[in-house]
Amino acid sequence: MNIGEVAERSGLPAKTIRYYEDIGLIKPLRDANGYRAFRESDLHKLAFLGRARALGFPIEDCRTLLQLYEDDSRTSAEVKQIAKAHLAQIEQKIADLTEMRETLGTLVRACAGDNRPDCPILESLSRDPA
Amino acid sequence: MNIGEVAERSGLPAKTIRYYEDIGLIKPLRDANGYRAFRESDLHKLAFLGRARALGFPIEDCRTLLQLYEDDSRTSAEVKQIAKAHLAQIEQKIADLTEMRETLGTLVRACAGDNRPDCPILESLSRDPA
DNA sequence: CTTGACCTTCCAGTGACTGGAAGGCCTAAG
DNA sequence: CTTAGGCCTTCCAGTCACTGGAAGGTCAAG
Repeated sequence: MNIGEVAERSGLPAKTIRYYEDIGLIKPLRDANGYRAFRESDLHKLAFLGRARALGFPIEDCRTLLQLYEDDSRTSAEVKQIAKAHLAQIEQKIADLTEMRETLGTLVRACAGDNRPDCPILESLSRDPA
Repeated sequence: MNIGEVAERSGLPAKTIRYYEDIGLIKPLRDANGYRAFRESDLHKLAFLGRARALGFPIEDCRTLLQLYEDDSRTSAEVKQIAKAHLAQIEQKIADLTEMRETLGTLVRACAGDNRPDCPILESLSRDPA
């Protein structure tokens, strides 16, 4: 398989696949002409990585998860620990964003949005909170 | 005021303040010795920027908001439009993260987290969704 | 005079790609 | 045989908003 087909079948851009090879996540073979020659196992790994990335795991977590996946002597505790830590990060981000949404939503609702200069949004940004 | 005091009073790291000067958000004066000499107005702008950044506005939005703040002929509609667009981004991010949380939460709860290798998390990442 | 806390600039790195240039390879049509 | 196009290759630079660190200048106190 050439990179175009793998990109199509994995849903990842060719650029991303090359990047994943660069950082050692996959090691496709090479044809005589220098083209990458992907095996089904490479495709499977890329799909795995795509799904892990879609769940927001950072690349280094993805690397570890892939290693665990290929390690028969893994324990589910190792996997769960990574996932739990990542879940906590997600929850923290949601909390931060939710607070931003509330503050900003309040300000947006308070702003007339007309052609006058008075604006609660700018007032809030410029006010001294002390 | 030197940068240390401004950092303290604005809550922004000195590095960040230098960076903001680099990209033209502030233009502090200079003392004879080359040290930056901040006016109260610089401090005020930095505090404004800090609050805008805390609401998640990208730097270019912050630049625009600061310009609008200083422009007496602005309209609140201009400000509101920026804020609304950013709010939509925040809401999109929350939606994405919430979906990740649900999927990942389900997987984490399904995983025994013991010393056996069987793991629903890895199974989910490796399964062909077709 | 020295110490230590400031301040300066400049360079490099972060994370995870993404865009683009310059050039090689392969297939099919004219 | 040539040419066109659509692949593929590598390498470099840019994204975003900082952040760390090195190398060196300045200033106030002891």
